[in-house]
Amino acid sequence: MNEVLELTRVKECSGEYVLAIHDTMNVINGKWKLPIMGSLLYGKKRFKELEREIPGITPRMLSKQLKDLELNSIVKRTVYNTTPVTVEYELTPSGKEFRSVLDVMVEWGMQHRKRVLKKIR
Amino acid sequence: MNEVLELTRVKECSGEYVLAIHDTMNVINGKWKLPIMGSLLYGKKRFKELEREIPGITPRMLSKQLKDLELNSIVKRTVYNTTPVTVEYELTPSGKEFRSVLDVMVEWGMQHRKRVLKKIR
DNA sequence: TATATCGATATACTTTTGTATAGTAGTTAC
DNA sequence: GTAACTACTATACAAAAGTATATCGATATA
Repeated sequence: MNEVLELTRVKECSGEYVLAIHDTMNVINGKWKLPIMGSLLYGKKRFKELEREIPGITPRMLSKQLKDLELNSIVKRTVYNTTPVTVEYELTPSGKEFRSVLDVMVEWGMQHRKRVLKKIR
Repeated sequence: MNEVLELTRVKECSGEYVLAIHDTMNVINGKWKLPIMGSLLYGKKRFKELEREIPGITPRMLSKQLKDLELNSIVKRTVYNTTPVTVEYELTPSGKEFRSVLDVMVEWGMQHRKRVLKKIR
């Protein structure tokens, strides 16, 4: 096989990978995105519900991060014209699928913890 | 089944999960840890090699992040008493295992990108 | 009339993270 | 002797992220 072509393919491939990882990082960066997504995994939530469920978050941060998540198509915001307005946040299909990432993060985190504790004892 | 006990178990469980995710986040936070780990996936590297391979990183950041990764048992630092000293960095078993997290991050990132593009077109 | 709720936004501030630039001690090559 | 390489460290600064606190208009409740 042509080695130059092969190298090009590898480079393109790793380029795509880097992009994909970058996208994923963008979704989870900062202190509050994962707690918000974690809370929304259990169903739709309103602003104040999220504020109450996520200890320590300020409305400013909640608002900011929700906007960010909406921009990245992770969260869908729906406004109902009740009085006063009701606003509901829910995960998009992409947001729900993110669970698979969380799952391996949990698995790796627990394995890592085990390995580190083994060495210390 | 006792509902109170069940609730306790669920809470403990989700507590462990949150801890594990927190640990995982600690490994990848900041701008440079993933590029460093990515570079080390292909084998041991010396300080200057990493500096050359990771575009834009300053020696200060490289040094800092390597120390962080070493503290978290992701990277192992070995000093050889040659003249001048040679220092080699490599991934620990935990560090190598982190590939599984990267893999789903890549997969999710690519799927997410597809879903988003579909909507725009 | 007073107070509380909802879904935020405004302003000011602190902390964390990252950048820019220079310098160190020891060694090797020209 | 001077320039370059290795593996860093020091200092100063800029930018990003997060916190604290107050406020908004509209409505519902006591």
